Amino acid sequence: MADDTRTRILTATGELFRRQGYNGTSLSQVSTAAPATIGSIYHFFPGGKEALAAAVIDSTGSVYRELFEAIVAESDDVVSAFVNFFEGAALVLTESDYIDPCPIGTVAREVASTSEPLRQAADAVFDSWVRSATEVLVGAGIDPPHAADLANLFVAMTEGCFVLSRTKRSPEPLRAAARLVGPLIASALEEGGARTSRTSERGARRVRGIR
Amino acid sequence: MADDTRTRILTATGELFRRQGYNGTSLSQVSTAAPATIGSIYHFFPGGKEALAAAVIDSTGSVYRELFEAIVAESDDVVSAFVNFFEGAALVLTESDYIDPCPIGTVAREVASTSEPLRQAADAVFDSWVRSATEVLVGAGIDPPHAADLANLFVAMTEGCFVLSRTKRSPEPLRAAARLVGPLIASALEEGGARTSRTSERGARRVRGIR
DNA sequence: GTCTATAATTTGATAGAC
DNA sequence: GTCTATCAAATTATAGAC
Repeated sequence: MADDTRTRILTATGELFRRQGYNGTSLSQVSTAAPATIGSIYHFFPGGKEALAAAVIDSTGSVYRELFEAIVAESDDVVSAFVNFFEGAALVLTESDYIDPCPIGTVAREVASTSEPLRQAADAVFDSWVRSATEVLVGAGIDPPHAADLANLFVAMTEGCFVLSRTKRSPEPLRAAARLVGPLIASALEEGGARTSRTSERGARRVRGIR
Repeated sequence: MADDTRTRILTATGELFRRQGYNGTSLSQVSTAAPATIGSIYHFFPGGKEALAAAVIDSTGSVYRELFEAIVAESDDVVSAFVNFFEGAALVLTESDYIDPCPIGTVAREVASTSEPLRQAADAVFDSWVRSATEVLVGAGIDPPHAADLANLFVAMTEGCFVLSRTKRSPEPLRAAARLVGPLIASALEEGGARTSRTSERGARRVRGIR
């Protein structure tokens, strides 16, 4: 199941998007990288390149939301969860020779003005990430409007640090984010009058249940 | 001078990059948008599309660094300078129908793995932005290592919010950043033991002098 | 489901007249 | 400096045999 043709096409396309973006990736590259013939690509994605990209955005978006929620579930408290996220991202980026960790941000920026279906697919993914982070922060005691702002900032920081770290070929921007995000969340917890900064057991169970 | 052929080509290319990125923009589109013939493009940029993109990155990078420094010079204090920056960006984005405000972030992500000259050009621009913001923050009394982290975060927030706001077709992500950046800088000023949060006169003059 | 062949168009780039 | 004509190669997409 893990390497049926459709999955191979999706995986190969995601990796090519991470290196070259949407317009920089051709279907012939996907065909050789998968590997799969052009005919197979159109068999599984009759909508062509645009439909393939939409499927890549959807599946990558789910994987990364689950990754974030797994980190939250495994962390001792909310503050260290966010710190762990950025430190983990810094590690992944270095080990992958600075291939972009997220194909969605690149593709979104490329096509937001030229492909409404892809823009909406990327929008739905970012929204699901913001909602997931908001839930975690609200569950820790931060009041909803402030939590939503912080969740928005969290996703923006992530995407922005990917741009900087990838361009610089250095994990430093992500490390700087890791250093700053802890105090930022911690002070929000104090203002919110949270009784404790630890992730509630109920919240952790809910998060685990999603996987 | 403002509309000589070379400048027209640079401006048109920058706008096309903002809508479609690097790989999504063809030289024939540049030719009709400038307007200028293909021959003229290769006359001014013998290195072809890649050299043209490098020139766009350089000039756009300077313009935006000067814009940031102008906002700093015109703001009453450092905190409101950063708030004003994000609120201004939110306004610009809405008025431009969510065309990406920054062609550099898009192009950098597209080509960081495939064009070393363009990756380096984008890297130099981001570095100049981080250095400029660091100077401002240090000038306000924040100790240099913390100021460098905050400057890094500032540029990452900007790029990340551009991705989100453009994809969502809403100024909200930039507005959320505007709401959070004030307290963030303010608390750094307190920790740094700054005597005042106002931009020092010396700092403001230095910033003006750069233009 | 997989494969080859191919259609129709566009791409970046060059040559050379003016 | 500007323009037209043109090259070779690559692009998305389709048709149809197996």
